[in-house]
Amino acid sequence: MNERFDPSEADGRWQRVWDERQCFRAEDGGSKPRSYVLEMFPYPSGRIHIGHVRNYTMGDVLARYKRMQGFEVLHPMGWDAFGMPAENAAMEKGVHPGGWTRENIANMKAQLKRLGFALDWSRELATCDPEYYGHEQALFIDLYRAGLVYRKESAVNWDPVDQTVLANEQVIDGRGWRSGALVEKRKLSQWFLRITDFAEELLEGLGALDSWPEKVRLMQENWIGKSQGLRFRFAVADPPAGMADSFEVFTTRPDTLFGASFAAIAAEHPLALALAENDPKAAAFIAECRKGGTTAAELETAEKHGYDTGLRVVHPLDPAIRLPVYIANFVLMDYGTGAIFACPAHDQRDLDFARKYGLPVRRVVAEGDKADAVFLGDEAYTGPGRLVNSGFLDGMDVDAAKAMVIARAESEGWGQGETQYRLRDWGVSRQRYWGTPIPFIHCEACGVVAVPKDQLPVVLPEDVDFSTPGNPLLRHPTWKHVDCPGCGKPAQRETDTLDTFVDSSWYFLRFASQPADKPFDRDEIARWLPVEQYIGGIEHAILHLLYARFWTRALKRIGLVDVAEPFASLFTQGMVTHETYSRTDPANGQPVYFSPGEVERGADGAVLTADGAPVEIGRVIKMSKSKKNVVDPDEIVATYGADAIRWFMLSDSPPERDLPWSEAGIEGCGRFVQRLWRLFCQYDGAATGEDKALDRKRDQTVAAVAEDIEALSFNKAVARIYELTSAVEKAAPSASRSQAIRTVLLLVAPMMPHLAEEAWAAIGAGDPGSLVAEAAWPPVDPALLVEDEVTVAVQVKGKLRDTLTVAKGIARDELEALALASDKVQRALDGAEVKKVIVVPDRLVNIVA
RNA sequence: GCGGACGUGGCGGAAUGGUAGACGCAGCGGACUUAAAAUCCGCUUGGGCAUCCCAGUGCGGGUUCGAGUCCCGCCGUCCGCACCA
Repeated sequence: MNERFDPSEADGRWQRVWDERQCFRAEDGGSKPRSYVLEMFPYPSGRIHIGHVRNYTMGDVLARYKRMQGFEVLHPMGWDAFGMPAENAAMEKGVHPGGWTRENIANMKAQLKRLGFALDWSRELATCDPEYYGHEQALFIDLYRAGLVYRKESAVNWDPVDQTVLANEQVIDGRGWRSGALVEKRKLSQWFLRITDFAEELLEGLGALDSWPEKVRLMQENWIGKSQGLRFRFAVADPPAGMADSFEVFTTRPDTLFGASFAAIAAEHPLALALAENDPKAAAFIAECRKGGTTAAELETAEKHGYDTGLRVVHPLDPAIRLPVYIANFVLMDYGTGAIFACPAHDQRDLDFARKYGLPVRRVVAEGDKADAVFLGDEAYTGPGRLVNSGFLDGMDVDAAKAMVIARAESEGWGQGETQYRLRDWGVSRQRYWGTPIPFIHCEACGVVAVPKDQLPVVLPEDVDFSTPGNPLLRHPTWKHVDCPGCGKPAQRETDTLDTFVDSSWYFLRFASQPADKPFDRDEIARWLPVEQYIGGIEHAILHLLYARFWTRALKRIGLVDVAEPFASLFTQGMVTHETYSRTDPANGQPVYFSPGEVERGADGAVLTADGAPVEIGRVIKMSKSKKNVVDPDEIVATYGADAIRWFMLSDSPPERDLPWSEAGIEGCGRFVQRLWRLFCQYDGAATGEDKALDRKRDQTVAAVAEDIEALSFNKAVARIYELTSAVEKAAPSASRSQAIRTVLLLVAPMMPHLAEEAWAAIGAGDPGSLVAEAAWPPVDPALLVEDEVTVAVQVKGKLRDTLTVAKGIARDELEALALASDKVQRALDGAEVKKVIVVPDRLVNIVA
């Protein structure tokens, strides 16, 4: 037997064995209980990132553990292969997005294989394959027929120089990332999915997802943003000829109606557009509002601007009150009715606006005993309180006043209570090439016509030109020209493609079932879904996870699946971080970054290898290419082996938190791999003799590690394995010790599968020719889990003074007597009178003097 | 702006309201070696430096026999915001 474990030789050998024996292929038939373990599939950017390694290692440990526990495990992998980076590569390097993507997939697949993940590669899919996106097009048509897809006008970021639509990411400080031109909002007719139809059930469904992180559920709840309020109609006083004589507003604070100081409408509001026709200043203001991008952060942090239309509306509760109507940039056309009434005293945005334009600010909710009608300061009061300065509402609390105003509006017929959601319908149109073509045809006679299903997939053309900005599908000479499937006359294909979030909204279904003639088989889906454990980054907490939940529910509504929630349990992992190394460039004061490979790190500083002079060690932040604080998983695998990097990914940091990468850490993991190898080599199947304490430690560890893995608390499982390893190393030879060595091997098998296989074969701990990959999780003797002695803490006035080792289950008064008899306790008491003794059996005695 | 989280030694972290710092990394001392690496043993929150005591979980209050843990108010850091994936 070798003295060292050589991963560079052994890793690949075992990976081939697993492949040849198809160890990780999920069988659709069979009687075993099923477990579907899924990690979010990667975008094929070119190289596996260390964050992927962390994500897939966690899933792999769980999948291998479940297999050891006797489950039929589905653990698939695929590629979220559409998206902008491929088009950027096409523009920058002149390569084809498809070729670039497929090459990346080949490279990344090889990288994943080198990490030894227990994946069922027979189910691999890439969303850019026509076999995949063709089925997606069919599903999209099904949803269209069910009324869940529609078209409407919506704003996009428009680059006026490049004449192209920009993603939010491509807008830097309000300018196009390539042209540098100031970005504008532009309206386009686009495709939408009716997710708002599902707002209530998506919200309610969260309640049953008790294995999801609380924070994710809360974020989704806030995103859906259910609120109860009042929709009511403002009558315009003396409306100009040809102008609407009223408009609707929605408010969640009808209680503050007497504090109204103005009304405001969005720049895109029909009334605003109508006014602009005869009012050049209004038109100019609306044009001004069109400048800038479409992100929420940008809209809400922009300075508030308004334009007084000169119109006045009548206060619904007191016709004597007239309120000015502004067009305001902070009112969103997408939420509510696109128009508001403003109560500055109790809404911060309204207050900012009112102070800027010198509008009245009237308090209507008392803040403690502050009840003056004149509201001072620049901070709105949004807390609870009694209504004041509000006529018939005076004295009520906020909730009662809300109900009262709604009841009055309904009885008088000028408004009604309404439930409103912040959630907006999902715009899925993208004016780009590298995505799923939207399977529709525009015909002058027939209108919008779905492509007949027997003509799917609508395949992307290969011959496209990226030499100029804009959508290559739109300017392709022939692709869009087709005959209308309805009337046969010349018509045009839709040239928008689908948001890549659509691709990732159903891939987990296709993994479970892959018939050629339809997207999936309903019964096969029922056998595997829901995913038992889904693992991915917290950055997907809202969008991807909400879209996937919506898509699954939509498919259920149209009768294609039986499951409503796709992911029974969700885990969101933290990022992998690394310190940064930099120097300040004297020419411009900007930092120049160096990669870890260019730097030598000492205990109290770091120097650049090239010149030996120090570099500044920066904060530990998320790995990113621009900061050069990245490490390449391939290099780590080449140096330390797959098991060392896997072990590092699981050690120390709790999986939901950030994991700081360090050279010292990975070296320590490499050393531990060898330490285990030496221990495994000491296995002696012929050893005799019992070691009761070690047996106990062994079974306690097995039970605890199982619990930790199931809770995904890998860092705790790792710590326990270290403890058991130390205990076994120190123990004298015995049958118990050999058994414990074999147990350690099985415990680390999901985490370090290559080492475990190599040792399993070398020491003959299992049947000849058997694999750890097919071994069972070690059994536990429940009798050994219970300790017969416990250590009890003895406190005097809450401070620890002594500890006692006593038989488990000792009587309260006996324990109390032992505690009082302690010298240390008596010294601490120093003759003081004992007033009270608190006894927590088997844990603690606290003596209060 | 809105929403969400996090804060414990030199570092990552552990701790059903009940012995704070398990376990790992780094560091220090020792053994082995011609030497180094590897390995093994020991120490390692701060202070008085003593098998004893005091202080200590971002800051300030509170609840409790007892608070890292619960409550209130701050401070700091990070993440998401609908066309990045």
